[in-house]
Amino acid sequence: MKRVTMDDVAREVGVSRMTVSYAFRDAPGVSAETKMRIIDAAKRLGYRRDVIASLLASNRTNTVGLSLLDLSFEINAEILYGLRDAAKRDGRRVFISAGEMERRDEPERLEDLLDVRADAVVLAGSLLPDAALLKYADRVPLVVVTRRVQGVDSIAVDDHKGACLAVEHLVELGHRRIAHISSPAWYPYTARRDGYVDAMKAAGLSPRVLEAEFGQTPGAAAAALLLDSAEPPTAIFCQDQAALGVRDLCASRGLHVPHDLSIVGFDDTHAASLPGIDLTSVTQQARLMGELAAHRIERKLRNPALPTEQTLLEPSLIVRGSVVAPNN
Amino acid sequence: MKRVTMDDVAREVGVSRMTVSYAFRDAPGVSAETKMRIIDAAKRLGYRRDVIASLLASNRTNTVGLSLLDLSFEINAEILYGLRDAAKRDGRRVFISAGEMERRDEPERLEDLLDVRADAVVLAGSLLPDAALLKYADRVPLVVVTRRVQGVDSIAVDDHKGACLAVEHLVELGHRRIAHISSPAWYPYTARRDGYVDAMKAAGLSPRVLEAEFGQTPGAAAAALLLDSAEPPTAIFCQDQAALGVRDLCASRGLHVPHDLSIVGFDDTHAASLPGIDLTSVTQQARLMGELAAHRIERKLRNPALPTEQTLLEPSLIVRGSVVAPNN
DNA sequence: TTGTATGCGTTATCAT
DNA sequence: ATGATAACGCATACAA
Repeated sequence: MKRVTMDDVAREVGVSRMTVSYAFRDAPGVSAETKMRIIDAAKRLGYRRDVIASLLASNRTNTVGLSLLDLSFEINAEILYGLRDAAKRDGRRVFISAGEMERRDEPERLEDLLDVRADAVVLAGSLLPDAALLKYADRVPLVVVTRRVQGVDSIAVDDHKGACLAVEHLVELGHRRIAHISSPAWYPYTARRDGYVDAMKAAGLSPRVLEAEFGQTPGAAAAALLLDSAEPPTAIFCQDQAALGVRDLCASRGLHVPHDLSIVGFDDTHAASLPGIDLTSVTQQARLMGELAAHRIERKLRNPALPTEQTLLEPSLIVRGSVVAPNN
Repeated sequence: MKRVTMDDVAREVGVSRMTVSYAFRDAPGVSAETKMRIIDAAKRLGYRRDVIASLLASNRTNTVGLSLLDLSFEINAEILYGLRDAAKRDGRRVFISAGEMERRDEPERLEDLLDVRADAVVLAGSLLPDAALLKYADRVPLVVVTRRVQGVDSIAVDDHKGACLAVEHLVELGHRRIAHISSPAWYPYTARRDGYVDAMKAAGLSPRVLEAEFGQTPGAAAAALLLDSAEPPTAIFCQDQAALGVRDLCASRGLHVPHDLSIVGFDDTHAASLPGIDLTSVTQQARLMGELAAHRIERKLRNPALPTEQTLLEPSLIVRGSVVAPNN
C-alpha cells in the first residue's frame, strides 16, 4: 500500500504540487474554488500530509518537548494541559517523553526530545544536578518546572515559603517537637528542608531532619525511626507520599492521626483530600506552571537573548484534619 | 547555528557520507578502525543523527504509538512501562500522545500517531464506539487495552468475571440489596454492568443499576440517590473513583463504612490500598497488558494476515476492610 | 493565482 | 570495504 503524495493529488486535480502544498497550509494565493477541489480530491484519494517530510523541508517543528520525570506522578496531567493549551495558542504542539524515576532515565528523555528537534523543552521534574541542566539549556531553550534552578529558566512553587507555612501552622497549635522527613541530601530539591530548618529556628525550636527516598514505604520507615527515638515528635512535616507512609505506620501501631501524631504534607495530592485521609497539605499550582512555561518559551523563542528567570509561585496551606494541638 | 550533517563528518574523516551512515547504524561493511574515527569525529563536531531525515529516507519508524485516554489515569504508567520494555526488545520505541477525557479528544491522539507514522497504535482506554475503532484498525495495526472490542485486537481484564467476584463476595457475607453504580449506558465499557446483573440474577437477587459519569463527584451523587431511596442498599459495587465518592457521601452523612454501607471497588487503584480508605477492590493488570500489547504488535507486524484476538485477563478480588456483613 | 527549481539530511541501490 | 546517485515527500524561494 503505497503512500498517497501531494503529486498524486495534484495530478488528480490537474494543478501543480505547489498549489496543493499551499492549499494544505491555507497559505494565501489559492483560489477558494481550487482549494475546494484539492481538499476534495485529497479526501477521495485518502491523502494525508506527511508531517515528517514537512518537518524536514521546513526545518522547524513548532513543537515543545515535555519531559516527565515519572509518568505516574499526579502532577503531570495539569502541567501538560496548562502547557498544551497555552502552546497551542502560539501554534506549537507538545511532544511528550515520559520516564520512570527509579530508572534515572532523564537523559534519554532529553535526547528523545532533541531527536525530534523540539524548539524548546520543558522539564516536569528533574533529578539532574544543576550543572547538567545548565548544559542542556545550552543546547536547547529549557524551562524547568517544579524546581528552581539558578541560571536556568524555571518555574516552581516557593518550597521554602511552603515549608515555613507548614511549620508555623504547627507551632501555632503548640507543637514543639516537629520533625521533617526530607528527600535524600543529594536530591536537588532542598528548599523544603531549608524552609523547615529556618522556620524551626525562627520559632526557637531545634530542627530534626530525617532523609528518605521518595514514596510511601521509605516514609513509613523514617516515621518508625522518629517514633522510636527518645523524644518522639508530636508532628511530622513531609511530602504527601511520605505522609501516606507515615499514616500507614501509625495505623499499624494503633496510633491515631492526628491525636497521637499530627501530619502536614506537601503537594496537596488527590489522596490528601480524601475523607479518611484528610491530610493538611501545601499546594502546588500545576496548571499555572504549565501555562507559565509556555509563555516563557514564547518569549525566549522571540528573543533568545533574554536573561533567564526563576519564577516562584505562592504556596498556600490547605488545612484539613491531620493536625491538632499536641497532647503532651 | 547551523546543523552538523553527515557530510560534515564525512569530510572531516575523509570518507564518503555513506560510510558515515553505515557506521552510525552499525551496519556491516565498515572496518572497525574507520568506524572509530567516524564516531570520534562526530563527537568532536557535535554531530547528531537527524532522526527526522532518517525516518523520511528509510520510510519506517519502528515506533509504536501509545494513546492515553487521559494523562491523569493511574493505570497509564504501568501500561507504558510494560509496553515500552517489551517493545524495546523488538527494536521499537514508544511514542506517547496523551489526552484529557472530558475533552473527548481521542481522534486527535490517533491523528497524532498516524502523523508520526507509527507502525502500530496501542489505545490505553477508549471511549470511541466499536465501529470507530474498527475503522482505525483498518488504517493502522491497532491494539486496544483495558477494553474488549469485537473484531479488534484487544487486551483487558475480564470485567464480567470481576464484577461477578465482587457480587459473590458480598452475597456470601449476606448482602441482598446490592446496588451498582455504572458508567453511563453509552460508554463502551459494559461488561462490568453485565457481570453485576448476571451475578445478581444467579444469586436470585434483583439488580439495581444507577449510571454516573466517571469520577468521585458523580459517584457521590449516585450514592445519595441510592441511600435516599425506599429500600437503600446495604452494599454498593462500583469503580474505585466512584467508590471514593461514595465514601465522601457517607462521611458527610455520618455513615460508617463498612458498618452502615459496604463498598467493593474496581481497578484496585493506589488510593484503595491506603489505610483509612482500605477499599476492597478488583484488580487490573496494567503492566502485563502493556507487555501483551507489545507482543501482539510484534506478531501482527510479522504476519499482518493474523486474525484479531481478544485477550481476557483473570481478575482477582483484593479483600480489604470496606466490606462486612449487613446489619439489617 | 499558479508553476519551476532546488534543498532538507538521510537511506537504498547498485557499483567499484 | 567504500562510494556515486537517486529517492523520500514536502517547503521555500522566485519566476510566470
